[in-house]
Amino acid sequence: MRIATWNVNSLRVRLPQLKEWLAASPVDVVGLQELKLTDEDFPRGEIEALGLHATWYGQRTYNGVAILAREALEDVDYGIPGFDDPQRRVIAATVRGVRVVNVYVPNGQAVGSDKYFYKLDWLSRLRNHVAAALGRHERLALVGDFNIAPEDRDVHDPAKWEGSVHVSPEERAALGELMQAGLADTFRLFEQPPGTYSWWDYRMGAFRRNHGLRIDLVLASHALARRCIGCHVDRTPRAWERPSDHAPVVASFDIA
DNA sequence: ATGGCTAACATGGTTAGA
Repeated sequence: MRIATWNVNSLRVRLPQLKEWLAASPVDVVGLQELKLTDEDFPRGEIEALGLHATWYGQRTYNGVAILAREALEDVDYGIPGFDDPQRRVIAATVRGVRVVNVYVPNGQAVGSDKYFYKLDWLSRLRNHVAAALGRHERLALVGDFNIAPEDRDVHDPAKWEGSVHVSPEERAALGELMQAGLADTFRLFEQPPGTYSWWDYRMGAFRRNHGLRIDLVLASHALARRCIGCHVDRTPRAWERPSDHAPVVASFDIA
């Protein structure tokens, strides 16, 4: 079973690339972030024409998340229960017995800003929600755009980024709390090429120079992580014309 | 010292991303 995550940065713009990528890289489940469209505008027909099931939670202009899967999606949840967040950033569903929680973590803008404190509060609420979900689901995958580079080796130039949003100690601690609820970073279960990132700025030829961050993750509950047989970043679509600034990340699991 | 690019909304210039 292959579980993927991809921040598409506008599903309207990226739908042709999503189709092309899925045709070349069939996955069982993919969590999408930054749809940037309303629920009415979700391209349901085109997704279903690919033979995929889908559930989505969108809004105008910003944010928006979806889960696509080859098999039926069960027990869909929208948002974080008990958190009346106007920003649509979380969607969850069960596919073939695996609980998939797909998130678009707030950017945080700048350390100390209102958006930064919203990000930290948001992560704390996510942590409580995921801890509860882990109690109900032995096999759980938490996937998405976390907007946090877990370690310095996930940053192309750690000295330049030190203390900035995406790498600040508070953000990394919040991610650590999330992991301590019972999750493993599937990417780090395997030997990986140094300098593997999942996001590159559109500016300054950042992709060409591999100036990136690894901020898109597939986290797995320990029971699921034990079945993980690989995880990689697929840089291919980032090199296409008019790309998303994020690349998809795919984890493979040896489960029936 | 800061922008560089892209997308949405709107239709010129702002907001936001990371």
